[in-house]
Amino acid sequence: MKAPVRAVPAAGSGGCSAAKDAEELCARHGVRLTAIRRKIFKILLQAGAPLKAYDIIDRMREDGRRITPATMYRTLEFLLQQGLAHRINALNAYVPCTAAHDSGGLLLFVCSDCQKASELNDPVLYDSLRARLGVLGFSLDNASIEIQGACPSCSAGKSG
Amino acid sequence: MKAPVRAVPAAGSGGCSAAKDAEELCARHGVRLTAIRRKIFKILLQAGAPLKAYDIIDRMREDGRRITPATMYRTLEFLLQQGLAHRINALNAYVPCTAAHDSGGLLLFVCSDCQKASELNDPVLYDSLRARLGVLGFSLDNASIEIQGACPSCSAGKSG
DNA sequence: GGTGCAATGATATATTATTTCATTTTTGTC
DNA sequence: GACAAAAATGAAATAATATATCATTGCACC
Repeated sequence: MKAPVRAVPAAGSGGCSAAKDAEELCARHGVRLTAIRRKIFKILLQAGAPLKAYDIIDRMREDGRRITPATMYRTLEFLLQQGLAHRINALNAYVPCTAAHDSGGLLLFVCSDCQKASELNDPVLYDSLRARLGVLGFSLDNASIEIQGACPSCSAGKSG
Repeated sequence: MKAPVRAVPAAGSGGCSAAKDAEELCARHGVRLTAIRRKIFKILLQAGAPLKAYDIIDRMREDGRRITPATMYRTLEFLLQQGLAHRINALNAYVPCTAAHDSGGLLLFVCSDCQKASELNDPVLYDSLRARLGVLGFSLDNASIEIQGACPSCSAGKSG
């Protein structure tokens, strides 16, 4: 089985290929990855955990770049639309996208213990879900799924 | 197959057994279903759609009962804890609980079209989800799952 | 009917997010 | 390069959602 799970985001991965991928993706989409957008995406990548909008604003300021909430939310909206980031509804927080979504849709696992998010890219899981939901009449196209529970680390700490 | 899906909440179901059940449940739990709590629960039942906290405050006022946000959120917290209501993170809204959760956990389907929520109580779905997540190392005990997609009505309107 | 605790009231404030209009920056054209 | 158009950002105000704190009321039990 290929590894279907990648922590979101990988801590300290700021210099990794994701940044480069973002450049390419924006080029393909014909949209601009401006300095602010690039910086916010990088902050998300380096954070190692979901970040709240105003936390990102703080980190920007620490980095010498002062932006208003409006700009922050506009930028997050941009990143969401380009598929470069995801919003975690359970936390009002944001993570960079790290998966390819082969499986057809977004599946985010949020740990109730450590509050970290994992983006699952697991066709087996997604397909079985879609199949069963289909039986019940629900359709899952472009859907997003958010699951709260215990991540592998926290799960191990508790039961094993 | 027994009907695994119940709309949350059933429109106009204010006088149904849910209210009575709530009384019994609170008695069992040794907690008080006060006038305010009863009324808010009833408003949720009658709404026919997820309600936001401040919307409930408005409906209370229309009914001649003026409460503050603090009381509203305290009451919602109470209803959530007793399992009488659920919070929909995607909408910042609340629905009454209408399922028994035989399946072991909460699974809410939120329609991206009509914004209505359906509480799915489907062991097949839940078990397959839990099984596959277990393989990946994630644990689902007491978990909540929130899925966004198209509900049967809206799904039919679009594709069929 | 008094004591103690749970529930609510009241007030303030924190947190999250959007609206509106002005200004700056970038892009495309000449 | 100069210009116009479009996109992005700045700035200010405010809306929407949620919590903290302390006072008061109401209910349960003795």
